[in-house]
Amino acid sequence: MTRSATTMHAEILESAVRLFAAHGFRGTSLQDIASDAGCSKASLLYHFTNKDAILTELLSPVGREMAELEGRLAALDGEDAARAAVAGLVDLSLHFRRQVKILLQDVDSLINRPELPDVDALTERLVDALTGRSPAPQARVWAWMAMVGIFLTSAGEHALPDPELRAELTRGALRTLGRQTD
Amino acid sequence: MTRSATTMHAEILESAVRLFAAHGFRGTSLQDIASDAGCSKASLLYHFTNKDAILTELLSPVGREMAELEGRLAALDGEDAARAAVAGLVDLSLHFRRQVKILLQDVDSLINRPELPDVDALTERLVDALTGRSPAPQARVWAWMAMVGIFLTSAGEHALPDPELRAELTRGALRTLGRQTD
DNA sequence: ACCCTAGCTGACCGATCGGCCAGTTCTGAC
DNA sequence: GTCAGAACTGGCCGATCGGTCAGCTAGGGT
Repeated sequence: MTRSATTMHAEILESAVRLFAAHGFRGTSLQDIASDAGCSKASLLYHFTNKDAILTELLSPVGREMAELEGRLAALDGEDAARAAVAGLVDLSLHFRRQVKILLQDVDSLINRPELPDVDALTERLVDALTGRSPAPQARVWAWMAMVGIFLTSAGEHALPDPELRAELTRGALRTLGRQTD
Repeated sequence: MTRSATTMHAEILESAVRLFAAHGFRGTSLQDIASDAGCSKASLLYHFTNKDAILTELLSPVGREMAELEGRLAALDGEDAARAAVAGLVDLSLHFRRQVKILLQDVDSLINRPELPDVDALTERLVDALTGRSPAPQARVWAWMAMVGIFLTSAGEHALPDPELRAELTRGALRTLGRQTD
């Protein structure tokens, strides 16, 4: 079956973003994308110059929105800047949910390993403990966010020595959940 | 040079966790680890049965601590459970900072791409906007954590429809930063 | 009916990967 | 000094990767 160039182009991108988000860029082969899109690997490289070009095209709208956000922030300060920053981040993450997930690949594939306990069960137990008797969905969202936020913060670069960071992480996580920080 | 088995074993693990954290599991070859550890690739496979065994051994202490945390939580509830959960997560992330980072590989390599604006500069501008006139290091940690929390929450599974999620993300990010949620 | 071209493909290439194996070197016990 | 075994290595293998190429095919314009 021969489809129009623009149709095939779009279908390849759709397959690529889904597979990249699920298995990561390195974890997805051209053959995987081709099979998912229902064409041959050679046909992929007829529509895109190489594998990297697919990723480039997937990320370019993200880059555009990031650049716009930066421009918007440059013209603001104080409370306006803070609210614009939050709004910009929320919109970015909602508009490009799958693209963002590409950056976090391997989490799904690495997290279920025999040497780790049942991570899903532990997550559920942690969220239960963090939300207490409040089963409100937004409370659960923030319980999960506090969890991953703690992990990501510790993995990143920061200037706080460990004891202070430990205390600050604990304080902030409780504050995120709307609890007392005694 | 021939080293003792336990010494070589430890040096390989040290090289592996550093390289895995920097370039990811798939992005690190046995030759990379061998070069870093100062031995041949064949020597690696003398000390470890295969590449996966290296990762398994790296993650096993994480698994042990996760299992202990789960056991601890099972015996608590209410406010005690919440505080134990936060403390457990903080300790986990601080003790196994590099191991956690393995799960987040590709972030560094994917984040600096020509189609994206200068991500470091944008991050700095966002943190500035979120912390306002407070240059306190813990405020900057939480600004950054709120950012990545937003992204991770959007990338994960959740039950809230988009408009509610958008509002809740904005509210929670501001709360994390200790600001009014009007 | 003819043809030209966009769309597509199977077969193949070089590079790199994880892993294997025969054989060499080192070292401590005797 | 001898020697057995632990430690180590160069070279090789099959599989898989991204990418190339010559050629096939469908279909709209004339």
